Amino acid sequence: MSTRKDIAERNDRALLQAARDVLAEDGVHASVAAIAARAGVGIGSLYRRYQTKEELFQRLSLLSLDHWNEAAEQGLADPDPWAGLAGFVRGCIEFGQGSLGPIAGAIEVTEEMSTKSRRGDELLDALVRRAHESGVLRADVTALDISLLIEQLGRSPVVDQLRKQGRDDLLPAAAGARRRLIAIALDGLRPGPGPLPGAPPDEILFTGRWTDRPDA
Amino acid sequence: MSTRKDIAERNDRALLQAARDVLAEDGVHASVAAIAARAGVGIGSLYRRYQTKEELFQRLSLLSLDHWNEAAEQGLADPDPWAGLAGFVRGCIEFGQGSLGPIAGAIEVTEEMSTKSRRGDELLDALVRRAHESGVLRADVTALDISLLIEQLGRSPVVDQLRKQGRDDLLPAAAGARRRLIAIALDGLRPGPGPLPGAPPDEILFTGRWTDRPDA
DNA sequence: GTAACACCGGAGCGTTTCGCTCCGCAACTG
DNA sequence: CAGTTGCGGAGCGAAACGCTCCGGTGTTAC
Repeated sequence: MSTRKDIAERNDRALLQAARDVLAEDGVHASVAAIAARAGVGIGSLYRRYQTKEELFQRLSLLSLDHWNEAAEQGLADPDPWAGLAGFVRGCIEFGQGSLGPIAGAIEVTEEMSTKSRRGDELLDALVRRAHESGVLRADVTALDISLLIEQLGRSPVVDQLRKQGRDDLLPAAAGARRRLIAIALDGLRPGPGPLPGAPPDEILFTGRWTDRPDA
Repeated sequence: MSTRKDIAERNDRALLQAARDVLAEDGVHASVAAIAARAGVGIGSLYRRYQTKEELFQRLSLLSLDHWNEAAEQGLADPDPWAGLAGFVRGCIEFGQGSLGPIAGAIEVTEEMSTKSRRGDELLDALVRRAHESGVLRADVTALDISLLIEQLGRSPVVDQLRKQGRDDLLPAAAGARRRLIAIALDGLRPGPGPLPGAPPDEILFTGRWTDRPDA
């Protein structure tokens, strides 16, 4: 029961959460000092755990992928196809999956990351397929549409900015307002409305940003 | 007929458009050099027109407010309440109204800005009220919900990031995918689905970020 | 009780990037 | 062809960056 280990682990958790928050607010320019400060941890402690900024971000990506996959599995475990899909989407959005967008292309993608990412794609495909077969999801929506929707809603301009300005008093209200937007978007996924414009999006939109350009 | 004036005006337009683009990609950290470079204009030319970075951003805010108000007036001119509202929302989102979010609180709000902002609120209120009275908008959606939706969708993570990475080849596909998400969200605004979660959002969420904290 | 130790926070290093100034030069004008 | 206008960008001091390193503090072993 060494208190030392407890503190270390709590610091680690705080660091990862702070990194996600700061990343959401400042994007690629998120500074190590800002992350440490938000976590209430010294810079030295951060660098004892992660030798470099990139290593911290890679760890963060892995954890996000894990969360995505766990949420998808939980969704598949739900007997109701719509509740399962909707719960997955809500979970990913509120977790802040969109925060990682800014670092796409800025960090090296490890083998472990791409493996977990592939698994995530399969799980989401299964969720979407089941929803389609049950007729609870509008037919012209693809799995990639859902991915992009999660990324689009996964960052909240209002929440991020209020946090940056230190208006913590408004955060609960902003979170509530955000949940209403999520509900609106989810309702737009239900069957009934007319067809979506244009052709379904190409997968390269989601994967292409993480790898180097093929040419040029 | 003087070519000089023509070039100057074209440069000014390019600067403003470039500023909006760079602001969307880099947020608050958008650098003057990056804006000038994207506009294909020298830094000197930028500073001849705008004495300071803040002045450029203030001008940008004014133009965005003008666009908002003109789009709202066009929406009200549409005899179809739903088409008017939907056109307004689509227009604001594609114009990139959300790009200005990052500079809220970072620049001084002029009298002219708040006047135009107030007028924008009234126009949107009128649009929403007319849609409610015609029953084409779900009853539990407020004007503020629409404002926040525009801000949320007004920035496209995918488009911004692809542009930053120079993947211009993927931009049309990304724009198409984005339009699908907008269509989904708009469908979620139609009447029919169940009630939205929580209470309607408070107006301070939208206005509070532009002014200094009242206390502390 | 106290010496040895582990681990924390943050000052400070060199480097990069920032907002902005200033000036040489090209392009119109009369 | 001299005068004028307005362009592009090198370069300034200041600020912020990623990261190193060390004094101080609380924990452990005896």
